[in-house]
Amino acid sequence: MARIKTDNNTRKDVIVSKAASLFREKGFKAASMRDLAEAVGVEAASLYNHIKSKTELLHELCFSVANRFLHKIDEVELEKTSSINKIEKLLRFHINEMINHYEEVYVSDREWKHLSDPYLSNFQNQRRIYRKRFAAIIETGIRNNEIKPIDAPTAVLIMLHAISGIESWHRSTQKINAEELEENMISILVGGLVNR
Amino acid sequence: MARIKTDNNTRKDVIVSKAASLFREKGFKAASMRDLAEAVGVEAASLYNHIKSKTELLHELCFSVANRFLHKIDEVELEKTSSINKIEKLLRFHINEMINHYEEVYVSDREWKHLSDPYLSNFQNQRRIYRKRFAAIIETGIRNNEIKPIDAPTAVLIMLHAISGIESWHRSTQKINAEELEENMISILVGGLVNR
DNA sequence: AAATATCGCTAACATTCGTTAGTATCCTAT
DNA sequence: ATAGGATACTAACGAATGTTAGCGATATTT
Repeated sequence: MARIKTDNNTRKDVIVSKAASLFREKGFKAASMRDLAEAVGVEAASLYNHIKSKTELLHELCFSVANRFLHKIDEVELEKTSSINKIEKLLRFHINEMINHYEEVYVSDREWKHLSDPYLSNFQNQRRIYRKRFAAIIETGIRNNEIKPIDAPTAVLIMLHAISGIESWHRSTQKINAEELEENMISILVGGLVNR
Repeated sequence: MARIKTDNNTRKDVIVSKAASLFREKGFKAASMRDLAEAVGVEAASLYNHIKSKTELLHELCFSVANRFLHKIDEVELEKTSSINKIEKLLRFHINEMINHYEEVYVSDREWKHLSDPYLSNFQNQRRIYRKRFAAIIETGIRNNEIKPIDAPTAVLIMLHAISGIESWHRSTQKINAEELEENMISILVGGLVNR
């Protein structure tokens, strides 16, 4: 009888983590609980000793990621620094999250559609609010002439989606290293905003 | 008995088009043939008088989109103009495709994973080649000092993913108009590349 | 008007899915 | 050593899925 290996984590955490990897690879709907069980090294029914449902796995992933970003923007908003600097900090956080917690972040980004209410509405709300706060920082930057006059919500779209492109970096065979990736992205994205 | 309405299109085209809309909304796996049948106004089994399989629908969508982009880059590569101008032309094409053929382009972008070989490898190859050709234009621009020294594949990632953010524009309630969207995106993306 | 090909329907199929019930096994604390 | 809780197993369920077969209705051609 094959027990789930647990190194300082709960068995549930092991399952959630494997789920992230599987949902990223196949998509939430295409990944079956039997797939997940095999990845964990156990029979499908055994998973239910640790989790309530397949959807619960998605909840956990989506909201843990969303909360990390919300905490970060809480922190950044309070800083006494230029708008451009705040944006750069947020972008660097996004980039590093995408580099270091690839699978969770990716799943949260692409698979949230499969949440069901009330989680779905909740998630969408958090997302909307986050983007508005991000846009507000950009708008302040425009008023200060740090940033060229552009539509702030559009700029937010571009930034966030551009960063999700790191997905392709992960899957590519000839990767530049992570630091270079970060600097290149910052150079292009921040360079596209600044007034000169 | 409710026949499929066909205004100058084949019935198959009607089905493919509704499939695009449905796959975009729910994702390929989550969209069922019964859903599609309902959208078309017919019973599920009747669809099979016009198509071979659910996957065939995905093939058609993915490759018709991919071919449009390949034709465009064929055309742009031959032009006698600056690299920056070529890139701007490609970006504008991407943006307009994403605005005007939203659902097909989106599905091709997000759901190609569910293709099966040999279609899958084929699609991945086309995609890889397209991105290399795009990167080659950027690299020429860097050598000419039109574009600042950056990693070209990373720049391609950013551009393409940024444009896929138009998805959020479509779903948003307060849309700026399409022309403004295009100009804002060009301003930020091209602005992030140029040497000054 | 008759003949033929096209199209849509009902019914059903084999599979796969998420999940539950019930039981055996393992680990831990007394 | 043993009791009790945690964990895994086998078996099975009902529902949903893609797809096929066979038949009737409709449009098109002769």
